[in-house]
Amino acid sequence: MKSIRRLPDSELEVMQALWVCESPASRAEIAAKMQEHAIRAEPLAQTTLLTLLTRLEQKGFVRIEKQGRSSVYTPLVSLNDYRSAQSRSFVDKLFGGSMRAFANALSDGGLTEEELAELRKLLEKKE
Amino acid sequence: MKSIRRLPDSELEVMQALWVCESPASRAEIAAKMQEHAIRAEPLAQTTLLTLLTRLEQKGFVRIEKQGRSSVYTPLVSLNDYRSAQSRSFVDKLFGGSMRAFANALSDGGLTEEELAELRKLLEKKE
DNA sequence: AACACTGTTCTACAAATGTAGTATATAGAT
DNA sequence: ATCTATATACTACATTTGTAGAACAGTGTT
Repeated sequence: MKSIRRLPDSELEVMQALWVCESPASRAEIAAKMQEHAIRAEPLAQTTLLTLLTRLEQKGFVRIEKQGRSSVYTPLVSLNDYRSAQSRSFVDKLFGGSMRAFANALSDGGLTEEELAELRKLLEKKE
Repeated sequence: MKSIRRLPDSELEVMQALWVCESPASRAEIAAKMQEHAIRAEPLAQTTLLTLLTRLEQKGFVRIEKQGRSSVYTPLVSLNDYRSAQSRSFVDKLFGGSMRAFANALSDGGLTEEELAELRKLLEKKE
């Protein structure tokens, strides 16, 4: 699992929307998904969204292809890969890789009792 | 568990060092811990460290007290609280609070098999 | 051919972050 | 009283992030 840079919040929000679109997606479709998932009160200006997509392209997270007058956008990093890589660097950065410290943080306030029980069950099932 | 803002990397590094110092700690002690844990190749300039400590004070993470000619620094947010709060917002932001997605990310590349087994065991023990 | 739409690219700018030099204050030495 | 070493505060500046207006281009319409 290669390491994947952490995206700033606003760029991550765009990726989250892109990940739940059919690929490739138009700017409008991405904007619609962002609305749908109501990630923020005020939606981004269209130009802001395009700016973020351009930055994501520069960072290698998105491919932009001209399609006549408009463009379509394809994620180059998958949701699962991003999640796994970020999980990895999260436990490394914040817990120095210590599973004990990580488990403590999760159970000691990080998650609710119910979430914790569910997580336990899910991890066990993976054996 | 109140939410605690995520610190930028460089400020977090300072907190990590401060957390393993006796409280209150001097700038020199903090610098020494940073060296010890060799968080980075080139150590920060002394003035940079002080700038970061000032920013941390403004954010409410550190108390600075004059002690004669120099100052001493005390963390106002504990390591455990920070870890728990960040874990919470991590699963919220990246997994929408879904334990299933979180468990998948951990087992599917986020952690090694050994780490995963250890984490399982630790979480079970908490029952 | 000129116009109105619609979608994109450029430019802009404030705030946050990463990093450090310069100025200032003070305790101790002479 | 002065000098020096040292510690902090102030200032500075490049880069990244958050956000969007202005300028520009292509398409369909009249």
